[in-house]
Amino acid sequence: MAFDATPQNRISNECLVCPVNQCLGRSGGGCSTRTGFETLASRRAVMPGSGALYHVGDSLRSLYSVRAGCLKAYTVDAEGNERIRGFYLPGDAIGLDAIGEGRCMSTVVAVAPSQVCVAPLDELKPLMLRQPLLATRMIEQTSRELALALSLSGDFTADQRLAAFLLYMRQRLGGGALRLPMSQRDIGNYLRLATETVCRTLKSFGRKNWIAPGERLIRIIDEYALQRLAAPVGLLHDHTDWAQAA
Amino acid sequence: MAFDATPQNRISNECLVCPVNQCLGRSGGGCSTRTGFETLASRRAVMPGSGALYHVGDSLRSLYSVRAGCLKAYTVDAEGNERIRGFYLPGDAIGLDAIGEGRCMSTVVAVAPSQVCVAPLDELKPLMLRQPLLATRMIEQTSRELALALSLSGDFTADQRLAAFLLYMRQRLGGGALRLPMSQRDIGNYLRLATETVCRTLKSFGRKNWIAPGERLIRIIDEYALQRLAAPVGLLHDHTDWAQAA
DNA sequence: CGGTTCCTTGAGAGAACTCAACGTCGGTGG
DNA sequence: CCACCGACGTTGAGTTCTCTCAAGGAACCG
Repeated sequence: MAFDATPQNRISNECLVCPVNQCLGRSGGGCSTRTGFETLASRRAVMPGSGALYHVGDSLRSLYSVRAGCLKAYTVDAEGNERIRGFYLPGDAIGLDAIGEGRCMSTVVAVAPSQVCVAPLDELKPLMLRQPLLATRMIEQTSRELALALSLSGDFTADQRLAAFLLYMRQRLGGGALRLPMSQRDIGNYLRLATETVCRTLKSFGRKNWIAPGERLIRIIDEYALQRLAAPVGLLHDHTDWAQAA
Repeated sequence: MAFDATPQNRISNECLVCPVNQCLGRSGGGCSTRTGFETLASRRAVMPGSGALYHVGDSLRSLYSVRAGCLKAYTVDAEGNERIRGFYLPGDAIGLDAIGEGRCMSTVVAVAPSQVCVAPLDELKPLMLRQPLLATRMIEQTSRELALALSLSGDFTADQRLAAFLLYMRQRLGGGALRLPMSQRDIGNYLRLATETVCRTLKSFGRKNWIAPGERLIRIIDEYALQRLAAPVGLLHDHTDWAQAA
């Protein structure tokens, strides 16, 4: 359902070497320690517009681990307004916020061609009992997601939020030019800013020569200026290598 | 340090029957299942003004579980502004957002005479390996905290935020009249509202006869009105009994 | 080409903030 | 006992940041 193998619905399925560093199945840089996650996770391609990974209110059946692409989690309130609760990038686990209630707190769809690992809870739970390392990894992931949500939940100016967002995305997506997977509308919705405000703010960054904006391809010129602006948000405390935590 | 046994620094230490339902050491209503948490957790009284449970940047040494009272977690940005990231009520676990980084993301102090269980990580980690139920419980707690943070992070009006907050606190603190443990200043800071706005909004609720305000003792009269207002926040989806999740 | 989605730019409106002052309460000490 | 102090709550007036509304341009796709 919703995941028919349309012609385009195939991304490199033959990625035997996991490109994701902080995947639940990986201990970090190397393959040294296994959590057992990889023994049960199957892979699935998710395309924008081809349906949701799950819907708000669904009972949680599986956890997902992003290998490639970008997905967004959102809810729709009574007035029909979409509220983006987060983006998932390679290495992120999807569904962690549903474990507490046992029910999905949001609808998750792809905003870019993506690939996720699917781990059914039925199999995941018994595995957790045998593989405590997996549980540890999941707690860490949830903890990080929590810290992120708390950081962005402050009342900051549009400048601050956007600067923090850009820096965060650059850190997550790697060096060089920053290619944003999501639309400005999505960014604004996520950061609680009007689309127009996102646009204006990006322009203003460009005018100050802090970034070189192409529509979705952004080159960060004055990283220090952005960092100074984003400091109060406290998103990137230090460049801790997450892989080593445990 | 900071926790000298001042005369007033003693709360009922002899609570053999844990008053907390969702404590990490408890499975829920009864004592049926043990996680082993209670075997290692010592108890500690924390008073407002008597120092912090831990400070932002500290390396995480222990997790805490609130038995009584109320604590707040906050950070201070470069300009010296306090930013409250959350309140901890009986049943909440403290320190979960630090597990990912291994470093405390906030400073935690009591806002009311409180009592917490202290579980050193040194002992908690090995225990988790032997007691997978404890790991599950921790993931659930973190997951719930995450869902809460995400709910309140939306851009809602002062009315909506405050209504949602009141209802949430009432649910957590139990029926009858609502005795808020924290100041309006703290509430405003937490909800990203100016103190004045909190005050004015509460007054307006009173004028509409939705609540009967005494300074910190609030009686909720028209709960439905508040719920209608707070609905978009999506804080209280349903009255799920958390105790049964697993 | 039409249609759609996304981005851009401008002008006006509104919700919440800031600043400033005052009242109240509970301690503390002369 | 009363004066003083600090923390907290209350109330008013002006300001500002961001949103809303409106419209147009650019890119993409069937």
